[in-house]
Amino acid sequence: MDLVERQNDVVRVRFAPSPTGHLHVGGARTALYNYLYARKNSGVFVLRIEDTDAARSTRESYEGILRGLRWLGLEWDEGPDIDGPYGPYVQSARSVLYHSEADRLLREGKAYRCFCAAAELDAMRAAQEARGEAPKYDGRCRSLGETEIEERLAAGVPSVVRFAMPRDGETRFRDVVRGDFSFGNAELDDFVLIKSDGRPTYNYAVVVDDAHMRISHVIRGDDHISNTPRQVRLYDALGYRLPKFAHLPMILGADKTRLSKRHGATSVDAYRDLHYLSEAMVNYLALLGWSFDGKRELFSFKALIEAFSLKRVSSNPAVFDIAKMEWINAEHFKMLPPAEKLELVAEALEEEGLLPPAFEVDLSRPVDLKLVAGKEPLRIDAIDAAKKGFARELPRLALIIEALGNRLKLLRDVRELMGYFYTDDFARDETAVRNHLASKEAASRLEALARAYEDLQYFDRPSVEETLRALADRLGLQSGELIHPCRVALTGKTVSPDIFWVIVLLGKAKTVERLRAAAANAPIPPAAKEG
RNA sequence: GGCCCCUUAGUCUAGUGGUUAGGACGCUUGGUUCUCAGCCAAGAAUCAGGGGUUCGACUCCCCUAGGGGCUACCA
Repeated sequence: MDLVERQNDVVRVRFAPSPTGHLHVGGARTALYNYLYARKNSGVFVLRIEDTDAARSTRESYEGILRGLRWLGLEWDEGPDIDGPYGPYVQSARSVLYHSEADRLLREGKAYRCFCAAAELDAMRAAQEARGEAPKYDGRCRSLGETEIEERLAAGVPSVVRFAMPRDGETRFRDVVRGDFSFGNAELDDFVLIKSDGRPTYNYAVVVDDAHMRISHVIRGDDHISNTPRQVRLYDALGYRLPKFAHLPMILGADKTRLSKRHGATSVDAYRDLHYLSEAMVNYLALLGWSFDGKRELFSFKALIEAFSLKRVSSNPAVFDIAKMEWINAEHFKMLPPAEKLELVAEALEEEGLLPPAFEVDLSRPVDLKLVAGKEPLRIDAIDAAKKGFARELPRLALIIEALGNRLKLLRDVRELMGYFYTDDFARDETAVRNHLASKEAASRLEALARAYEDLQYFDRPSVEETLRALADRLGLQSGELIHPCRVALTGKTVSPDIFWVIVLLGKAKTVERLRAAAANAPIPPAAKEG
């Protein structure tokens, strides 16, 4: 069969998941490429649910897949919940079509009824394998006589409809990303079209639906390459025009085997729950098998649509690399508008139970609001009404985020990175406590610092810094010798943002309280537990 | 077993007969600094192996190896 050019037609692509599990990254990547191709070419993106496997299809899976696609921003134009001219978009609702088309094939002698029982088929395959032959249906029911068929049907013998595959010749097709293919028809057997329960098989339903839904480009995983010749024969037998095919390379795990649960999180839901940005996930997924020019890697969703092309899809399988995805996520996070970042962080903190804060800090006078200068003004009032409960905290949170700067790359790290701003029950690094706080000197220095801060009238950054440096001077210390224990006392860690901002944002009362507490607990006996 | 696909650093990739084989993540080192992150600079690391074709192969052909897929009344 020849490739039929259809360049005058509208681009119509589809993502056709079977609702038998969560939306995994491979499926999401396939959906994404379809979506990008459609948007790039002013086409239509169709979502079709392939639920012909009654035993494995579930409602939860169906809903989860839709949720995942929406989260990623892959909105479909026609689908189970958005009617279009070629619906319905759920296969279980299209059985009349599958049967009428099968009847047509039966009438034309391009398909036939097969009454072979499962046991008979098993025996046949076993015999073939014993003889060293490739196991495939031998077509024994193909020559059944008219009356014999009628008799068995009347007797209620279960049957399936099989495709009458040409015995010789070859089937060719062209793939947009891999070029030309040619399969010998002798390799293909008379596969089942309609199962004995009346449902269509995948290879059959996919062709009938793609044709009837006017799909112009079939973009899917390359695990379907071997199925394609069967489908091409079906298109031919049914008299449909052939769509263009584009087979995408598989996504593998670190050990180069097909990505699966044992490689860690494989569902889109899992990454959403881990607080990855959907736009970052989309960006990373796009790069798994496609490249723009080998140089540019950071794309907004919009830029991706503009840049995407099937021509630049790679043909080799890609290993899913979480480290690279985290980098992309960090880059996207950096570029987020402040107000959006504020909202996302607030959400994450809320989920962690850190908002509203366990203690309040009065920043009305002492804080230099110029800290956030240079950016567009934060429209805190625009933030979700649900967060009004801690609206008072939002200005301080904005400053904390600003102080954290690039240290905050992943939303899931909020507790680790800013927990001490919100609760006294923050994690203490035992080693740090031992190294920086467990000594008489540390105790007296921290007590001195606490006293100095207590007397400070304006608790703003310049005063706070000047006070500490002056004290270090007076004690004959490098300022670092005061800063390090101070940092551990206030945050429980040896790493934090600029210490003076930490002090200011913690507020005078909290700072003094923690410095005193640290001084009182030091020196800690060697075997002591953390605070 | 049969048929099919894939093979550039640890990973994602650029490359389309003549390049010092480019970029990115990660990694290492140095600089900035109160730590870390960031930023800046530098660095290590790649054409699976073997045959051809050619004046010349990462690029073309063949074989081998490795990985993957299909071979269901799963999709």
